Amino acid sequence: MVATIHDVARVAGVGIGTVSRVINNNTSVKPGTRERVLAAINQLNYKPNPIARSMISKRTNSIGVIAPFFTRPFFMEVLQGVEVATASYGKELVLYNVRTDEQRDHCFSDLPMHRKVDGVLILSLSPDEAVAQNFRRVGLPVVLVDAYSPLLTSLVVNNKDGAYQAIQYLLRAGHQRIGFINGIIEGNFKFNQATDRLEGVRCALQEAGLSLSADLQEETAWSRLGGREAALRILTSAHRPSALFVASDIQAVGVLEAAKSLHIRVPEELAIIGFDGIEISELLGLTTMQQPMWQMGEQGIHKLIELIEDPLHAPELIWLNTTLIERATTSG
Amino acid sequence: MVATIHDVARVAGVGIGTVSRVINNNTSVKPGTRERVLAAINQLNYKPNPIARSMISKRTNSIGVIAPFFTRPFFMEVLQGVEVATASYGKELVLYNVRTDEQRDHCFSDLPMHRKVDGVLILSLSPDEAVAQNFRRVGLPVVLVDAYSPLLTSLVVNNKDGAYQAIQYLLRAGHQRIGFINGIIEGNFKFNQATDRLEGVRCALQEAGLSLSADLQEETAWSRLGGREAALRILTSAHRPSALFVASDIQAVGVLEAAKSLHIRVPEELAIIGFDGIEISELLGLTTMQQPMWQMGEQGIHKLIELIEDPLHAPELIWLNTTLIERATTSG
DNA sequence: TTGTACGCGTTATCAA
DNA sequence: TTGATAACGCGTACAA
Repeated sequence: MVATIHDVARVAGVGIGTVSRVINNNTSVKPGTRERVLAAINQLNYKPNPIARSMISKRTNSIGVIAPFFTRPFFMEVLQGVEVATASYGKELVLYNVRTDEQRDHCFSDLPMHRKVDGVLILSLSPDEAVAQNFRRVGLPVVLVDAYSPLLTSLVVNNKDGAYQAIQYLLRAGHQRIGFINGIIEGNFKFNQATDRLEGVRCALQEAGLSLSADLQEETAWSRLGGREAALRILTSAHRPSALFVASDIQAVGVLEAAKSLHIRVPEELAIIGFDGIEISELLGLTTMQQPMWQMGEQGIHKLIELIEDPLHAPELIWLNTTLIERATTSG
Repeated sequence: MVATIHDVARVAGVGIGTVSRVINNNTSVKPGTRERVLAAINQLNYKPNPIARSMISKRTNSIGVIAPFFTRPFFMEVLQGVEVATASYGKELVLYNVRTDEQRDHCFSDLPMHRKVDGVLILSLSPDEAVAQNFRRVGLPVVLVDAYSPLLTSLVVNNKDGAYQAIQYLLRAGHQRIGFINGIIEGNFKFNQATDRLEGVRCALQEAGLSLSADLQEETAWSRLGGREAALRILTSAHRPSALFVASDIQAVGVLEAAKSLHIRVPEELAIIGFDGIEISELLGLTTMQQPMWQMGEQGIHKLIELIEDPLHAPELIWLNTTLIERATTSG
């Protein structure tokens, strides 16, 4: 069997209170007895039972990450930052992947009840007001990354500005006919990636005296297939664009495939800009609007730890910016 | 505050024992009282405290995954299978990423002590005999995936055969001068990916009356850069090969880059076969020896659950096979 | 400075 | 069928 605090106390010839004090190097313990206790701990290879500990302390020393489809490249890259930061605090990482609304609601309602985790990082999922309220009510620290709630600390990327900059770049390169492939607009939250990117596109075009005509615009699944199909429609229309801005790199990969199958040369006949900056974009030489994914994860955890230390801290709204990475699918 | 079993008992006018019986629908409880208890549970929105539960039951309802650099594409794809299977059993997933030998040893020695997880899945890391012995001694269920120990249930891929098949394929396509870029051989375990793949290569060449000369062989980092540098050396040698077999897709991506920079046409002047079958290989049209990654994760969890149900079950050795996926970097 | 006793929220045992 | 009570392993007042 594995040693308990009682065994240590017995071997060291002290009370369990003293052992506990040594472990948590709390208040003063006479050097001599401390030595004896330490020796006993070593001899028995004693490790405090974390379960029993959290029973008292209400701390689990682990943090939870809720993400939809965390296996998508975007989340994976955020997760890297999350993992490194979490490990740096010596905390464990519990993954909650949600693939359905039901799983999401389950997470949102059950997790706060009994602390299996000390705090939660939520990726790309904006809880509604009731849920956010509940998090605050029970005092569970929560940080939103790539999502927004007025009641919770949120790290958001300036999607509108990112899209705006991408279009401006294309305009400056002389493009007049610019298409836009967006992802599906889900939910009706204030912070919505697709809506914001669309707004940025509209804004930039409008400033240039242009507008986004229906035949140059598609809203499709956030996937390679979605991107390919949308691109096939746009690129086979009567008067095809000379440039496409695509709301995600994954979709942009599909666009590249479509262009190839239609024998449209990139970037000579078609410039392409993606969004996200996932690893694949580099391999394919895709020009993209890069999100600071690693930083989103890392900073999210830092904020979460702050919140765990000080649960009453007021929610913050933190904006992060995107950066255009010029590669082979645009000609500068 | 959040309700406890005592609150429920009080509201329902019964003892806590009865409430516990209702929760675990154990033995007979009179329908009438069961109703009352259920009503109280509902009214108070009571959920049993998982921490207190595992205090008694010694079960945490969560499983741990130990992986080196889990953000590498290979692990990510295994992790997808792991995640789905874990969720299907209603268990939580705790991630232990190890980047250093120190972290690995820490995991191996601490995790077994006090069950923060009911079982552990270890990816691509072969614990030595003492560690494996210790896992068994304390009765912690462990499954190895892409790793091997005679003392632990192991799911291993037939690396030797995979490499053998790849070379055979190239030989059948008429290649006489075949190069091999391997990954670094780490550790000195019985199951070693790099060693086994090298052996498969040697075996196939030998059967064809050929051998692997030094100028056609490189051992380099499991990375894009490693692959690129190795390829540059091999492809600029006096008598360059007409085909390259590469021990991982990641490295093969580097090989593609090298070929491009040297203006060597693929597959006309150089055939390339990778290993792994990660998503990028599909995007780049890379012919590769596909590992059943998803299945490795999924089946690993199934085996682990079996072991958790029956901890004394003898260790099994399960072989998985690879499949050649023909794409654009070979010409059939 | 140190030991004892109590409580954390459950499950399990044992009378009743 | 049910209720009281003893664990589970630890932290911590409180008393010594």
